[in-house]
Amino acid sequence: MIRLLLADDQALVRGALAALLQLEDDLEVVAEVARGDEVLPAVLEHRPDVALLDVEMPGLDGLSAAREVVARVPACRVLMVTTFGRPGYLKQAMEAGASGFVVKDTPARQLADAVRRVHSGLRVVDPALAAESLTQGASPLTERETDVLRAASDGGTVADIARELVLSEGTVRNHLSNAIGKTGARTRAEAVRVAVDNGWLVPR
Amino acid sequence: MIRLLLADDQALVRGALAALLQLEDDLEVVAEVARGDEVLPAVLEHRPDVALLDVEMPGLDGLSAAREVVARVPACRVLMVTTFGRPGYLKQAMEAGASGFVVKDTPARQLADAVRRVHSGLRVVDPALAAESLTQGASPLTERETDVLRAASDGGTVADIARELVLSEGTVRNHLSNAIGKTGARTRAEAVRVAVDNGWLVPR
DNA sequence: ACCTGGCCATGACACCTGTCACGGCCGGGC
DNA sequence: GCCCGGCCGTGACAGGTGTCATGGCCAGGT
Repeated sequence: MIRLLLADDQALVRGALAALLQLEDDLEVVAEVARGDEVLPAVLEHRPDVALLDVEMPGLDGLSAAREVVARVPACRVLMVTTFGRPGYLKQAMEAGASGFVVKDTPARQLADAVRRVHSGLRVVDPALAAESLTQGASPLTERETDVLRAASDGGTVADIARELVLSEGTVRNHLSNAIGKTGARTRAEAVRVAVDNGWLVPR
Repeated sequence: MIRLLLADDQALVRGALAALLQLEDDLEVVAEVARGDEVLPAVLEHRPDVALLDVEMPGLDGLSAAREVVARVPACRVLMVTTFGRPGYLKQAMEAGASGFVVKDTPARQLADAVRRVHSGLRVVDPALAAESLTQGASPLTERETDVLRAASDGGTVADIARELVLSEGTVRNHLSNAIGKTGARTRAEAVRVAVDNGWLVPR
């Protein structure tokens, strides 16, 4: 019997996934949580064999939650189940120690198989996404450029960003300019869009 | 036996919802589609009693798909099931002729109830969202302002927008300025964010 | 017929942005 | 040690952006 934990902020999806997985004879959902910061406590309490984590969650994003789980409870495998197939997410998830990565528009029946493979120690990765991730590679943005672009993503002015990150306005403009150049964009908004689409930037 | 159609672009979610609803004795999923433009053909072919539609779908958005179904197959009730609780979506959904509107983070067990209520001719609306929708009201943006803001949402420059909508650059700037004023924003990017959050703008 | 309000356009102006050149600081690798 | 590359800052400049005033056109309501 494989014990599962489900983490997804949408109660309907969470419940539906539970219903889907309960249909399998060898799977058992032992815990459900709605927030990223509830994952580790729930894992510690219920000791599941596999944790299915969404990337986008309130409180704490799924990637950070995965890191926590891998560090504190190595016996629990982590399978990321995400809405968006951003190439960068895959890389970050693997670096975080996740054992698998599936997109939410993969066929439903494959999920149970993925869970079993992960539980048996194998790694599960969406093939199409893996290919894209290899060609696409990692983020070209430096850490600071990412910070600045992230701060710019809610539409604030340069002065706002400078205040938020405690930087000079000139520096902010430079980082933005670099980010714009590296993303091939012509506007900061375009740069944000490109970075988010590639998974170099976690939205919000 | 209530016959259901499911429309959601994420196969995993779609399959999971199907599993969840099949558990009910009086519900039967007769069709599943992944795209908005597949909804009407499937409805015509399978004649479901209730259609569950996601708002965000490729091909055709859920609201337009709802309009199609209501116009062509009045016997089929429409229940919108969406990820985001944007107040504006509710209003648009009701104007499109939908019989219900539930958010994906409502408890899973309520979905079957909502389906039954809708099937019996009642209207189902998320209470919290209804309240917000009433206070929030409709979009303050004119049609043209919405168009321009929408065109601006992918980060293009004023010249790009003018070319795309075949307008003068000055006119574009005026519409943008108006939209910025009405949304209480200080940047076009901020205005886009506000408009999207309130459901005045359909993303992408 | 009149007025209102949305849409389109022009022109002008202050301000913000994106870019470039330049310099300084620091940690890591040959 | 030296050089490289990321990080931070300054200053300056062309061009884009947001705002305002002004005016014409047209549909709908009184």
